[in-house]
This record gives sequence, structure tokens and C-alpha cells, in this order.
Amino acid sequence: MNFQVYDSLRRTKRVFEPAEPGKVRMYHCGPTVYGEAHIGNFRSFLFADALRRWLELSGFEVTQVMNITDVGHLRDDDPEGGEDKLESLARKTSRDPWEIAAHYTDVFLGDVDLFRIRRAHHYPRATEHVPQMIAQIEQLIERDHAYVTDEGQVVYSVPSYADYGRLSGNTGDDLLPGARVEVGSDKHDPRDFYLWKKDPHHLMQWDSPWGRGFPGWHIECSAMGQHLLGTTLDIHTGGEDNVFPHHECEIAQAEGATGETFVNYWMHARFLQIDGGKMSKSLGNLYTVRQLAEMGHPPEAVRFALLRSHYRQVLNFTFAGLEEAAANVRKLRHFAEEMRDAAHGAEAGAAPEWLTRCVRRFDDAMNDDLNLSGALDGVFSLLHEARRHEAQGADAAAALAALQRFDQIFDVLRESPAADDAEFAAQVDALIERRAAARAAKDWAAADALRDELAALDVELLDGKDGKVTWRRTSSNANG
RNA sequence: GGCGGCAUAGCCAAGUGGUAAGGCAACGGAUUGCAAAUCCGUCAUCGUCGGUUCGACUCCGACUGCCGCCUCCA
Repeated sequence: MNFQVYDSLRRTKRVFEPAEPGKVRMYHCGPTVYGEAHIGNFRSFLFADALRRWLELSGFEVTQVMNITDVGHLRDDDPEGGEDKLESLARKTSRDPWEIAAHYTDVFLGDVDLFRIRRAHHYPRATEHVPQMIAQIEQLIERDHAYVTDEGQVVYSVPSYADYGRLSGNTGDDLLPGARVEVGSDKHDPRDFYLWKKDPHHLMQWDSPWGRGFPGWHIECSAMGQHLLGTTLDIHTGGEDNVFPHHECEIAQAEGATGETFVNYWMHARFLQIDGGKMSKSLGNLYTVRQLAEMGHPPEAVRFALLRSHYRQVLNFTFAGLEEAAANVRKLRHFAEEMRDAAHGAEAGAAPEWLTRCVRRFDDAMNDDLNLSGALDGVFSLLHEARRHEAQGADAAAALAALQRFDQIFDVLRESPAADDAEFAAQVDALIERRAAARAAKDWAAADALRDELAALDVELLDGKDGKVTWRRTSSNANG
């Protein structure tokens, strides 16, 4: 079965075929670095990561680009008082906007690593690609898709691009009455948007053929995307809120400048909600991924919680769900250990029928527009079937291999850097020995007390047959 | 006002024109000194009302609720 992708532009699922066989060029709308990324951002980034991982697992050679917006976006409907977020933050904190952007870029990349997101091949900074943006703006002027105002601002002419509105359905004819009333605007059409702006109060300024100024809010993605990946990208992703106006404008810019298709497959991740409602700062339910980590939630649990539902469905984030995800991660790890033991060092043999079925279930779901929820059916079926068939030797090794392959997507199996040490193990073993003695003496109260003591250390006992006792940590957070 | 999406068991969450995956929780059984882990089993007719159809939860319409975009938020 081929990989099918839901294309937001055509509003239908299509078989994915990259422009160049075997190679995928994809672009993701990344963070605006004036603050820490929250879990909503990370849902979108984790989706992009899972997409990349599945493509790679499917044998594609992927080149991934994620922009870092360090200029900020100017408001377009309020040229007088318009202020960019980086600037306002800079004014409030009396810090240099460049410093702020650099700081939060580092924080972001740290979060990326912490949450095991594979690093993109390029993280272009908008501030480092102003020449490319200027070049694209020049192309647009040449091709009559943009005009220069008397003040030297450059504006994209929406009426010049017939397909405007194809992605979002927003042709712009019926925009909210009043919202786009221009005050002293120099635009020819209310829908037109700025490519190059001027504002003496803006802290970040660059020279251009039209004088000192700064780029508009959409040009960075089309310019950097095409600069790094070529005229046509295979896949472009972002959050659903990017559809309009951002991606609509990107298409108008990129295709206006080159006359060629900008993106073959548009993929948009839906928002997540918190406890069934919207997430917002004012409701006090906006969490950054750092906060979750600081609360002691292991990154693997957060990954699992954000990956286990389909990217095109609203995801309901709850702390109960996060705990559940952590329990699932532990379950998977325990199963991996079990299979490792049961394999007795055997090589993976030919997959038994039950295993093939689980793998097929997983692959089919993944190929169906990255249906991670459906894929989990395959994952948990594997646990169930392997235990039911009491997989041993080569079968167990094969089951483990299958699980590890699934984990190429989820990446939750490996422990965070272990805090384990010999001293702790010795302490645990001593307690287990005392418990064994108590049990031998049928002093159940003492035995249970020792078990509780071990539980307090996050140690779970596994009483096997023949009195063999093994133990494992219940916390999947080995950093704790 | 314009554009778009969602509504599946206590919770999370897939899916299909022919009678609904999986996870968590719960319950019964096996196992256990008791537990844990594991195994076996139980647990929904798919927001409401109409329509199309031999047959719909899946298609269409209306309604209700929720969510997103149209002010820089993934």
C-alpha cells in the first residue's frame, strides 16, 4: 500500500508521490522565538517529526526545513500603532530584540532535543535571509504581482493572482466588515498585503531597493522555502491557524514569483484543547513543554500523549491523559524487556502469522494519512498476541524487532539518561532479601511492609514462579 | 457576517453503506499467602430530528453544542 496524504488544498486524500523519486523536500512552519513553545506548538512539531520518521522508515530520503521566525510579524491593518511582538517584548524588558530571539531560539532547540524531535536539516532564521526575500519581492514587482507605494512600501496585489483563496476558501470578498477598513492606507485593494514595510520605530531594519525597512509577515516562508528546497516543495506543514492568511499568502507569493506550483501537498495539524476547551493564557491553561518537564512528566510521556491521536483531529489534552500515556510507555518498555529475556539471545526468525498481522495493521494505518491512533492498535495487538502465544526464542526476537521498528515513530522506548547506580540496586536487593525471609517465615505483615517500602522507591516487584523475584522501576522518568 | 472542522462507551481515541479498533478505568475468572505483573472473559449502536437506501453510525438536510480561521496564535 502506498502512503496516502490528505492534502488541505485539494481537500482530499492522495497517494504521496514526491517530485523526485525517493526524495522528499518538506517545509514546516516553525516557532516565533519571542517566548517558550507551548504544547500546542509541539503537537504540530511532533506531527512533523512523525511524518518525517514515517517517510524515512518508508525509505525516502527526507530534507526537512523549519523556519525560525525571529523578525516577528507586523500587524497589517494597523500601520500606525503596529508593533511586532519581539519589539514590544524588547521594550518591556529593555533588551535587544536580537538577543531575545537568539535566546529563545536556543530554548526552542533545547526543547526539540529534550522531546526527541529529530533535528531538521535546516533551521533558517528570517533575519539571515532578508536578501532572498528582497529578491523574491523584486520578482513579484517584475511580474506585476506587487507595486511600490509613494512611501516606498511594497504591496502584494491580491487581484493579480487569480487563485488567491483556493487554500482557505477565503477569497477575501467577504471579510469581516470593518476589520479591514484601512486608515490612510496606500493599498489598491483591501486584501493586498505588505511585502516590504517601513516604520522608523521598528528596531530591526534592513537596506533594500526601496529604502530601509523590514519584510512583511509572509514573505519569509516562501522565500526561505524556495531558497533551500527549490521552486516546488513536496510537503508543507503547519498548524491549522496558518492556513489563512499565512499559507494563502505564501502560495500567492511563491507562485506569483515563479509561475510554478509552490507545494504539492499541504498538511495542517489541528489544534489541541485542554480539558475539552480552548487553551489560552488568560484561562491559565497554557503549558509550555518546559513546564511539563519541570512538573516531572517524562518527555516520552508527553510525546506519546501528543502523538496518539490523529493529527487532523482536535486533541484533548488532560493531565489524566498524560498519566495514562506515561503508563502506556512503561507498558511498552516492560514488554520490550520481556521479549528480550524470552528471546534468550536468539536472532529474529521469520515472523509468525500473528506478528505479520500486527505489523500490517500498523503499516496500513500509518500509510493512511499517518493514522497514529490506528497504528497503536497494531502496537498493542503485538503485546497481546506475543504474550498470548508465549513467544520464545526467534519469535520473541522478531516481536522485539517489530516493536523497535514501531518505536522508530514514537521513540519512547529508550530511557532518559539513567539515574541507576549500583548502590540503589544493592539497596533494593537487600530489601527483597529481607522480604523473602519474611515470606519464608510466613510473616505476611512484614513482607507487605517491605513491599510498600520498595514501592515508595518506585520499585515494582515481579513475583515469578519458583520464588524468583525480579524488580523494575515504575517511574518512566529516570531523571527524577 | 464570511470560510472551515468536530460531535463514537466513565475517560482518551480509530473506523466502516451491511450491524463499531485500541488504550485507561471498572467488573468476573485464572494465577498469588494477599497483591502486583500476566492470561481468559464482560463492558457502546456511534449529539438530536428528518430524508435517501434492501440496509446508515458511515450519504444528504435541519437543529443543538463545541472548536478553528477571517487582528501578527501550531
